[in-house]
This record gives sequence, structure tokens and C-alpha cells, in this order.
Amino acid sequence: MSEALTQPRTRNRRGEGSRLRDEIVTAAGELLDEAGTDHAVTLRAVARKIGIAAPSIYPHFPDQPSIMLAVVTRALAELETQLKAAAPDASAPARDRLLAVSRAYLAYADSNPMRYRTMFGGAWIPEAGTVSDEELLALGTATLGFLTELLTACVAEGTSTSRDPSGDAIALWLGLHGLAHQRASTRLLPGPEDLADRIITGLAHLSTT
Amino acid sequence: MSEALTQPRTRNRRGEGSRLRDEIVTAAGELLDEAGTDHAVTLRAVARKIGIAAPSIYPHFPDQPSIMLAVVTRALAELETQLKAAAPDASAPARDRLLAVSRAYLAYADSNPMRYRTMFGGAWIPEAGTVSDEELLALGTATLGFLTELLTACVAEGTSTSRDPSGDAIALWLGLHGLAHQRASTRLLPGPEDLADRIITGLAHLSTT
DNA sequence: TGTACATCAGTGAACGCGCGTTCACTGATGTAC
DNA sequence: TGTACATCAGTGAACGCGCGTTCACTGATGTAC
Repeated sequence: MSEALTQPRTRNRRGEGSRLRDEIVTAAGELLDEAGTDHAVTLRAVARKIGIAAPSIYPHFPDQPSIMLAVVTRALAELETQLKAAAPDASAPARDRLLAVSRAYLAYADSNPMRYRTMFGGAWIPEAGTVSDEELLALGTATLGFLTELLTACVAEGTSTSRDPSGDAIALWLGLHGLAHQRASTRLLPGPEDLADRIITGLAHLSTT
Repeated sequence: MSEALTQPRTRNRRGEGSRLRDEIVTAAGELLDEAGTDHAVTLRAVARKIGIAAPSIYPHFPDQPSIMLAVVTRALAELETQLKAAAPDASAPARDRLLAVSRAYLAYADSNPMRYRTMFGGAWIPEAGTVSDEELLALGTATLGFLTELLTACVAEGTSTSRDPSGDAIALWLGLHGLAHQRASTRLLPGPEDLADRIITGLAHLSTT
């Protein structure tokens, strides 16, 4: 009674039952953002948030970790979209594109700190082997591929002195990840204003001009 | 009965009650390492592991987060000790000392992945304001100070071209953190063999010779 | 067009479990006299 | 030296709670005839 203040939820029409799946993933993501810990994302809490009975989740997800996996999968897709949107078109200098994408990566983490931590924090990784390592790796590969591509273009353009763009792209990603994760964890340790650019130029061997 | 297979634990003598405090912190750290998630570190699990009754924890810790704080505080002290132990004495070139300490940092994370994630993962941060931000910051400052000192020495020695050693020390720490955290989270994404050295030299502006 | 029926989307009550926390307690140990 | 007593270290039973999960179910909706 106390939680039925919202209207009793009109059920989905036949054939549209899978809409609930989306609602579950959305609600789980919101709980994560609000509470700042995956402790809060319980089956019952998700159900409560949507306004359904807890058992209604079972037709869509076998257990809690698989909900988390869906949240992370969606978040990674979001991140990729935002990175692509932030990149100027290919006519712009590769150096500018790499900087823009790197900054967009940090911006994503800044505006979705809890989600970011969950995506790359490893804490959500399913207990049992419900998700294969390969699957996990594939999730993060798109972003890395993007950075590799841009760094290679910088080298071709002459604005990066990297002698191993694919290896250095990993180093760059790790540097971005370090900064993003630290900022997503605490707001302390501000560092100099151009900290992000130092990390990017340092690891991508970019020219400083 | 099933868990009283170990002998019934001789109680501490008078005045030595605070030994139990140490045992609690140790047990919590072990649970963390074994389970790989702070979900496993419950008051009851800790008590079970030591072989005491759950309420016996209360004279030593008011709640679970304060146990986690003690675990993290101890782990940071351990890390600091290992970094100091890994540094050659001051007669060695500063560049060698910085590399040795940076590698020791990564080695610590590699051999204590779960503990590392907990230390810097932010997930253990107490819900309420039981610990001040300043306190948290102070915990991590020792390591950073160490890096700053060494990087400054490299500049003086001429093996680093950094123009802002304290700012670049933060960048270096963040780079190390990114790699350490990633490795502590999954064993995937191996990258090139000299990945660590690329990050260190890139961010510390070290000479490559 | 009407109607019986299968299916789909979701419910509500109930279970057993481990948790944090409380309470009154016990029994060994050191200390004051 | 002996003994009464305060204190300290830790116990064991009990509570209420939210959790995951099961089960039999309900009622609307589309479909076959």
C-alpha cells in the first residue's frame, strides 16, 4: 500500500512482454547510480522500483548477475556512441580527433561515475562462469579499437612519434582508465588542470604543439 | 558442531583483549582475498572464520565499514613498506629508484589483487560520513609523496625532462593505478611486455636510455 | 460475425536463509585487603 | 599468605529484516473455427 502510490502499472500487451526486460535494465542502472554500490541492486529492489512483483523478473533474467551484465553491456554501448559522437569527422587532424575522443571518455566517466566503476570495476563479474572471458573482453574491445585507429592515424599524420600504435593505444587506454576510475571513486586529488592532457600526450607520444 | 573442528579457541588473557582486534582485521582481509568481493566480509563471516561468537566483534568495531577501513589502512601501510623495501638506497641513480618503486607498486597489486581493488576501488567507502574525506586522502598520500620525491630527484639528475614533478607524479600514479587496477580486475588484455615501462617513462618524462 | 480456448504477462503468498544487533549471562583472572 | 570481589573477554539465544526463489494462480488478449 505504501509503495503503490504510483498507478498500478498497466501491463504490457501481448507480444510486448520483452519491454519489461528493458525496464529492468534501466531500473538496475538507476539503482546503481543512486546507491553507488551494487549491493543495492537486488532483484526485489529492482522489482520495487518498476512496480512489479519480484517473481516477474524470472522470465527475463535467470539471476542478479545477468541483470548486471545487461546493465554493463548497455553502458558500454552508450559509451561507444558518445565517443563516436564526440569525434570530429575524418577531415579534422587525427591529433584533434584523438584528443576529443580521449576527453569524451573521461567526460563519460565523470558524468556516470557509478556506472563507470561498475563497467570496469570488475566487482560485478559473475561469480560462476556464467559469462566467458572472451565475452567480457569483446565488450571492451570496441573502445580500444577506436583509440588504436586514431593513434595510428596520428602517426601517419606525423603528430605522434609512437613506434607501436597498438601497444601504445593500450597504454593510453590504461592511463585514461586510471584517471577516470580515480575520479569516479573519490572527488579528491584534483591534480593540475591539464592532468588529462598530460596523460594523453605522454602516453600517445603526441607532439605538444 | 560442524565448524568447531578447530579447537575451541583459548581466550585472550586479561589486558590482551585487543589482540582480537588484529585477528578481526586479518580475517576480514583473508575473506576479501578469497571471495574477491566485499559482499563476503560480513560480521558473521568474520566471526566464523576466527571462531568467535558474532557479538564479540562489537567491543572492537562498531560496524562492518569500520572493519573495512581498518583492512584498508593496514594494506596501505603494507604497500608503503613494500615500496620502501624495493627502492635501492639513495646512492643509486634516481631513475633506477623510480623504476624500481613503480614496478614494486604494480607487483603489490598483482599479488594482492582483491585487496588492491578494495583499497582504491572506492567500493568500501563508508555509507555515512563516518570517515572524513581528509582522512581518506591522507591514507593515499604517502605513496604519492614518495613518487614525487623520486621524480624530483630524476629531474635534478637530468634523467627526467618533467617541468612540473609534483603534477607529473600524480599523472604517473594515475597511470600505474590504471594498469594495476585493470590487472587486478581481469587477467585479460595482456598488452605488450614492456607496457608498464612505457607508462612509467611516458608519464615521468624519463630518458629512454 | 460470434465464441471457445490457448497463451501470454504478471501476481501474491509462502518458504528458508544469513544477516546485524540486542540482551542477559558466564567464567577466568588479576587485585585489594 | 589467603580470600572476596571487580573486571575483563567472550558466549548463546533470540529478534526482526530483506533477500532469492518456489508455487499455484489470474485475468486480459489474441486466434481458430
